[in-house]
Amino acid sequence: MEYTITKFAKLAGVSSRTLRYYDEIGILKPARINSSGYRIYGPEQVNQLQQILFYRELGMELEKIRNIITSPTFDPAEALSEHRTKLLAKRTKLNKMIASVDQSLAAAEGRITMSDNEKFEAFKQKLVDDNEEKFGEEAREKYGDETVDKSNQKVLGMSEEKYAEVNRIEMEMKEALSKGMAIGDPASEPAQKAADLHRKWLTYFWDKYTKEAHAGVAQMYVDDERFTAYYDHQQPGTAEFLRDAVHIYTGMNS
Amino acid sequence: MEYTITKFAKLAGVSSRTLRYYDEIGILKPARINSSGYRIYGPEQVNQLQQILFYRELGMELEKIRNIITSPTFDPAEALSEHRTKLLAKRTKLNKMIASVDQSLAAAEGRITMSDNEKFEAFKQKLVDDNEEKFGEEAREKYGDETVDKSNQKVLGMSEEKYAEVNRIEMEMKEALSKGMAIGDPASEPAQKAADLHRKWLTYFWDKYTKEAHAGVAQMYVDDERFTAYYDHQQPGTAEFLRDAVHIYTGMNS
DNA sequence: TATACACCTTGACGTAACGTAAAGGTAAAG
DNA sequence: CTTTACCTTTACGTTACGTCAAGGTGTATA
Repeated sequence: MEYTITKFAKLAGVSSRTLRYYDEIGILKPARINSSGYRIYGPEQVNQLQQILFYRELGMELEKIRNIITSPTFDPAEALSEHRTKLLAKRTKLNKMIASVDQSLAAAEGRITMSDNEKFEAFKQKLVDDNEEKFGEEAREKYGDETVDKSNQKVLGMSEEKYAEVNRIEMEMKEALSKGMAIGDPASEPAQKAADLHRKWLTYFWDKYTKEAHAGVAQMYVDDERFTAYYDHQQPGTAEFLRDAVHIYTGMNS
Repeated sequence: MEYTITKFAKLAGVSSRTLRYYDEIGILKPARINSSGYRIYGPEQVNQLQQILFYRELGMELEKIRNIITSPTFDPAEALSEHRTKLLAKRTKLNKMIASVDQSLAAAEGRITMSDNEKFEAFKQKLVDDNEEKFGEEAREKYGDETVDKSNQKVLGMSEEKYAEVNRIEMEMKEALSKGMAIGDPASEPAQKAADLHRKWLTYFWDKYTKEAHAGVAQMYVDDERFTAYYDHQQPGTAEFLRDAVHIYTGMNS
């Protein structure tokens, strides 16, 4: 079972150049060199190449692959785990890029009016940034790429009238919320009305509504200080109160 | 408002080498060259560099950026949309890599017994492959990265006893299902028992159960011919019947 | 005014993992 | 013996710069 370089390459589905390169960088040496200087590969090389290709498939650099397969003290699991972290970071970066592309596509296609209302622009910018930078990673983990992508697109595609509606609803919600807080009971009618308005408000950004996600967001208002600060601006404890109201509203308080 | 190269670079947050390179490849020429051969940049260059950096942030190649910003006939929206497709493809590829890494990590950490039961291995392999290749992209879009990642890990971490349980439950489900089909009513007791067993079966793969997702999977059995073929193997119409039963079971049939 | 020091120039090598010639030796077939 | 197929090494091209190196320029200070 000995092969010259092209036979070996075809067997493994790589190019002969690749094999010469692997020889050059010392990651895969041929079994021997014959009298004419030809590289001769054997079954042992078949196995080793399989290994190399396996790690290569995972997007790992040849340098690291060499570490794994040559150094006996090297821990493959650790290397893999480290590699996994890298891949996750890449994915996060890609997600951000995609969100940005969606954003500028929306602008390019004229779905959003390029300014004339700066607040409006800033508002959308902020929403998308929030979506991505602040809790984009977590949200994508929990709700999925499509959900977050669509949410971004929905925001970016929003007209100024819609924007006005959103603003009105948010104001109504805050009003109901402060009434509820005056009563002090998140199960009270104004508090539940606030929770319902909050649901309405969310549907402007979300593609589909679920109680679980609603409750999750409400919890986040408490957990993430940036949101807490936003809601507690007028009155401390508002974020927490809203969360309680929403948890009752969604029935996720048990 | 004229700048020598380093001032301009600092203003824009790039290196002077970058600016020389951009000059070299003709993507951003200085406004003029002074008597000593120094590159002098003006406000026009500031704007153009902003543009370049914007597209660069999106991961676009400088060559394409040049096309966009120099050629007047070039459609930026089309280029962006094409770029978006590329990014999505990259993300899919990354997702697959991560799944593979998880898989081999499971093997490396000994969570799965390396062989001695070939069927078992093949079974897990198949499940993971299903998860990824068949509807991995869709599932990730719908349920999120974390959900699918965890599902894969759960399968790979499964012991042989668990595997036996899973198999038993699936058989029980199929039995109940055929009884239900004999009756012909997806609301009948055996059919509902099948739906319940199906839920149990799913929890072996899913990190968390929701009615919506359960109903979604059942629908997929009908929509995706590969699954339809699997369920209809014994008796045609089984996939559809199971879907109906699950939709009743989850209350998603209204 | 001499000099130190900051800033500019072009040229060129290095990076990762090969693809792609080019120039020349070898094996097998006709 | 020639053609053809296959092998060898050498070396440039790819992307977007980082990093010297060698040498010219501008300005503040001793």
